[in-house]
Amino acid sequence: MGRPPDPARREATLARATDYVLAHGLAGLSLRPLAAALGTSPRMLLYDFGSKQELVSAVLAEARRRGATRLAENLPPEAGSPEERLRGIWAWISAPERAPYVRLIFEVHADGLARPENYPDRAEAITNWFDTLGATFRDIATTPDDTVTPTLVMAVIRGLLFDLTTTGDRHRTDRALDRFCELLR
Amino acid sequence: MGRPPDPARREATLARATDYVLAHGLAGLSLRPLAAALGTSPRMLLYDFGSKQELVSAVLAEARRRGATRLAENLPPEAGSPEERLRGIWAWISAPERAPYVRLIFEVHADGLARPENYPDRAEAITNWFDTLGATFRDIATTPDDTVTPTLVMAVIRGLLFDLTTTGDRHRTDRALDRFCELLR
DNA sequence: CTATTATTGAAACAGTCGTACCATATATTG
DNA sequence: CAATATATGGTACGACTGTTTCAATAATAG
Repeated sequence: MGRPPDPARREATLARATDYVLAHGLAGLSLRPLAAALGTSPRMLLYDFGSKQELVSAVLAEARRRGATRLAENLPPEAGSPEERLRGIWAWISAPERAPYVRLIFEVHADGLARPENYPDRAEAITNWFDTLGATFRDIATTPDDTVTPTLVMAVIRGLLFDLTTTGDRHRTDRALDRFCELLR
Repeated sequence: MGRPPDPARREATLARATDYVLAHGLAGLSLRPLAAALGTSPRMLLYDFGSKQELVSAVLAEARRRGATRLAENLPPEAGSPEERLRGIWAWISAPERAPYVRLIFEVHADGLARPENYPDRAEAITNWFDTLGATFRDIATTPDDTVTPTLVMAVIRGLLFDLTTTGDRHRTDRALDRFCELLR
């Protein structure tokens, strides 16, 4: 007896809260403006998520989920040479449409350096990428369980993203990726 | 006539505030705890620096100055092969003693993505590194004004620092740098 | 209907934040 | 000494924070 719970509301709120965080960033996130933008109240956010920290965790998990889905959609591992695949990854991740995700990645990383206790599984996100990239670049790996090649590829991508988001110099960063591709041959 | 100003106080405060920021990070920086740790008061911090934002700018400038000095001290550009120099840079910047600086770099970068208006010269920091690294790797540059090689080298270093600070896996990141050195030959 | 459970609004609490105001102390010059 | 400029302490303001408390509403079951 009694009124039945509505689990769909929490999910809908989570989806729209993730949109909001991607648009506005994590740094200055505050419950009242978030609730106002979502047409709800801080009261309801806490009712559904328990605390701000848990809400943030849920949002980050959702953002990760979305990113992984988009990546999987746009990167069929069987297409073309390793070089073409690397260029494809770079073109995709460095596109302006991915800027909100890229910013969130760097924001979470920086926040994790300041407050590691909030990110008990921060190494896991890296490991997940390796599984994907390890498979994508299996043919240039030196051994079947080579983690060094994906580490280097990821480092180049993240380092160039750092540069691009700081300087906005797309031409120079694109050419640096060209240079890396040449080295890989 | 009148009591003479004491410019040394501001400098001493700036030096110790920089120590504090390097130790505690930029993210949650607050005037009251900072002043307490420095044995002064928020009142005096604002008296000397005008506003928190100006204090932060001064601290970041000081931290940059220190980093540049340390880098110049530890990296004579004339020593050894390019590969040895790259390994030297990596060994130096990835050492645990540099962790506060590395964290600050990533914190400032992330903050700049969220609030670009606070960092009118954010591209400049990158450019400065290029002057240093461009000189350090002049012999592997393709042309005298080659900016692509330093861009790639810096990207690898920053990308591996991102990885190392997230996973703490020094062995894997070290080996990824080895791999990059092989590619450069 | 009543009982029960979920949902939601309004307000307040306890704290932090950067900063401004006002008075006072201190050190110097004439 | 008085006059003057710098250096400080104390305090409070207004805005914000996450969270809690209290009450009211809504929807279902019996």
